[in-house]
Amino acid sequence: MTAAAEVFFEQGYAATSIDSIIERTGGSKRNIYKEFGSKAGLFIALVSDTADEVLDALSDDGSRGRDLTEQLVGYARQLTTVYMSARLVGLLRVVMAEAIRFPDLAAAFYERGPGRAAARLVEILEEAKERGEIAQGDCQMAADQFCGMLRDNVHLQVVLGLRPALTTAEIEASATAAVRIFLDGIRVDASARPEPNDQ
Amino acid sequence: MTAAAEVFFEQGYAATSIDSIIERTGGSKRNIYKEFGSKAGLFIALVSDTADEVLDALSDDGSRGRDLTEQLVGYARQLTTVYMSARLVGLLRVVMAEAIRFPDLAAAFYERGPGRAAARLVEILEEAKERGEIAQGDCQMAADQFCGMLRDNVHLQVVLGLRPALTTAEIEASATAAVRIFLDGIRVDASARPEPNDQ
DNA sequence: GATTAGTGGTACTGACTGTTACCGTGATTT
DNA sequence: AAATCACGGTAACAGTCAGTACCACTAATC
Repeated sequence: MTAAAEVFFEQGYAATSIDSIIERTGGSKRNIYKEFGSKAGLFIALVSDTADEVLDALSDDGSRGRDLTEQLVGYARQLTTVYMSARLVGLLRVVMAEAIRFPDLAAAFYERGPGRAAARLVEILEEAKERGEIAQGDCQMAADQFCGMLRDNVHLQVVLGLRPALTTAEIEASATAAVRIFLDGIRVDASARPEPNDQ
Repeated sequence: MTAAAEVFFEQGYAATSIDSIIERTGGSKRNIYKEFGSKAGLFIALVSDTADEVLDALSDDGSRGRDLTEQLVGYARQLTTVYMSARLVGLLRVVMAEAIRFPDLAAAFYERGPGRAAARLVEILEEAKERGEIAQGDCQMAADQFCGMLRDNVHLQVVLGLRPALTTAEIEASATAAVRIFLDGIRVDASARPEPNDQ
């Protein structure tokens, strides 16, 4: 149940008691232990399920656009939306916190989530590179850094609970700005400055 | 003592017992409670001290370079070095995990750390904008996203314990690549493609 | 040398928690 | 209708832990 996962996400693994989960979800200890075996098993199952559910939304899309800009904006829009969702914020918090105690969980989370998303982006970039649209260079590193742009300081503030998640309009603005920088940079080349583009 | 902070960073707040801290640091409960009052007080003091210590290294530098590229590379190099340090990785983990329980700590961490670093970067960008070197646009957003590039997927893997921290050489490569993308983008402009630059 | 202050260590208490066992109830099956 | 099963709720057990109190020792002060 997703409600059980919320308790772990809010309070953390160690601070969450089985009783507090039952308070929120109903059911009995008997069946929790029958199905999951232990608190750790319950935690792993809940995190894995949530991760599957949330992260599968990452690997659907991104390539629907016609040209590279549209592809990347679509990709950034979707990735940012997922990163801003309450589910993923909680997941990120708890997986980071318990990465040492549950290394397998951390690895599974990364591979199914950010890793797979970056791999998809690498494909997009490799194709663009073959078409000659982007410069030669390390596509993996560029993809990783682009993903980082989407987990920017604003996202960090959301994860730290310092500000509410971005609205769709804000996500759109952030995604287009990120793609713009990623593709063209912010520098005004002195040799080719046709007009100051302010959009 | 920095050793006490390590215990919190490794195990998390709830999973760390006062006894386990004393095991590592020596001393007695008596004096811990005399000085810090409670476990939460100890935690806040340790995290605050560590944050001050580590994050002050963020706001020193960055503007030593002569031109914008050098400034940004220096900034990125230093920020990435700090972000990759074991101290900051542990700090990040525990602050994220306990952001709900200790919101003041999360706010203080952000403002003294990523917030201040981004503010410094905004200054650099605003100056460059006045000089006409970079395009008109939201410098705050650009700075936030640039900081995100430095907390890229590789950094996430480090935080999740999936790979060791970057070496200085790798940091250098990552920093220069990030600045290159940030300033000029990865696109090869079809109208001005003198030669494919592969470096 | 005696006294006092401060420290490390240990024991204790009360509360909490993971885990197991037990009891009562309602539904399903034969 | 009887019996079996599945489930929720409660209790019990064992271990841990925050926080307090106490004891022994050392060092400094008078």
